[in-house]
Amino acid sequence: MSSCYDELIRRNLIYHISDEGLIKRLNAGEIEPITFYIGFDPTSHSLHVGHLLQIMLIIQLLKFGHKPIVVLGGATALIGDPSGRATERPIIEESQVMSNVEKISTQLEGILNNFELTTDEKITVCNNLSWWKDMNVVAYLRDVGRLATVNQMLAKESVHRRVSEENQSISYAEFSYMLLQAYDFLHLYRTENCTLQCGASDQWGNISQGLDLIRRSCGDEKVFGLTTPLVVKPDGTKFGKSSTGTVWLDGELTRPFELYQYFINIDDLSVITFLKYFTFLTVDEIESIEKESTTRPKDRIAHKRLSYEVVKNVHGKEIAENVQAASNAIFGTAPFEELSDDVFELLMVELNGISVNFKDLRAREIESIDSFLVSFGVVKSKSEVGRLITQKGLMLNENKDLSLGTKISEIKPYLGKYIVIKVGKKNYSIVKVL
RNA sequence: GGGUCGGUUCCCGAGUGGCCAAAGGGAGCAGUCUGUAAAACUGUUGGUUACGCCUACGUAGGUUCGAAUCCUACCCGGCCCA
Repeated sequence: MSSCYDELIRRNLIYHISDEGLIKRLNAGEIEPITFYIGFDPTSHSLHVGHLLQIMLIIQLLKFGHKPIVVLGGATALIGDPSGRATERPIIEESQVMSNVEKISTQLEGILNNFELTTDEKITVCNNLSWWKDMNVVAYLRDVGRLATVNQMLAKESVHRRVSEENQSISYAEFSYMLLQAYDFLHLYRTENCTLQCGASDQWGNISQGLDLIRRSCGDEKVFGLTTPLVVKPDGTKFGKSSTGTVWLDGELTRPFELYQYFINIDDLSVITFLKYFTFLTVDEIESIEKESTTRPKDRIAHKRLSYEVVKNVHGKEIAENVQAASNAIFGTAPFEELSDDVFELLMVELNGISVNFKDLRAREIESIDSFLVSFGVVKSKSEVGRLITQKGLMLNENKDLSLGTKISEIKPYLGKYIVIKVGKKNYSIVKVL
């Protein structure tokens, strides 16, 4: 097994570290574990795939014996991080932030449960509001404010742009953000002996501010920062955005099936990188998958594995297996008749399944497939149904031998109740016979 | 305001009394190929009770056995003149 640092390097999880001394510390996890923290801003009600990299980093470090603290920025989200933003953040209601904190911590717990951690491998989750709520302004200015210079704060990238460019400005609140985050680090250093802060590369400014603050306040040189690279896609599109919007880790906002589809459609150039980022396959395993993929690209081994692993990490093994089975049936060659009831029910959700009973269809005189498909909006017109049939573009439960008069009840349902309708190459609908 | 050219199906655009549900291209949809990619090739593209019938060529009328096509009025757009 490689050392912690080497492992992180091989997985390309490190963009920058504050000090070479960190390498030795990282590698000594078994003997002298580092307590480290990563913050998540509860600015929305769910984490998204972009946060997944940080979560993976937490688990990686944890596996090497280090001790993670996750800080939910219940206080800082009220202020707004100016990092990487050209304009002032919209203000979020306090009640909203609190509810976000609740949701995200539940979500994190759920995700962390999927990693089958041992009892020793504990992750502390806290809300920085717990130490900010009793902080008073005078104490803050004396304890924190005196130790930071405005000169240096103005030099930070995120602030500088907002101050120097015309028609731009930064509020005092956002300007102070970096000190709040710096103090978070200081507080955790004092109370938990936390000596490392990790974050995405855009957090560098905030992290280094924290290092400075601790050094000035406590004179300790043995505190560190580590940033992860920004996840990019070579085609220039933003990672974590699909055609329907942000790819969330909350299964209600982005269903596991969609999450699976997002990763399986990742471009070829990113797939190996992402396997390293987002799975716990060893680098050797990943390299052998890469080789196999190059020899047999059409099997899409790497993509399938990546998608499966991500869904498994986020939603658990059972859901991952069902989602994979559903995807293999719809997009691959796996036969529908072998699918389980659970998977069919999943498809009912994914494909906007239609529940019907034959009596009702008879009463409404829509028993023939053409009337049926049109009245449920699957196909626009009966003429089109006819066209599809002659072009062999319509398939009901693997049956293409249809005519306009074919009755839906003539199709033998899977498991006695499901009829899968395929229009063209990949437009599926599903009917459940009640 | 005067003149003039035009308004055609999802888009562009041909059609100037019947052979017109309307050429051609784009786009879409199918099929083959394929990797849930790209390209390529083939077919197809108003609706219907599938025979026929109905609805569609800016709008409303008219001529005609028959109108996208001719006539009248109107609406809209381009260009030219004032």
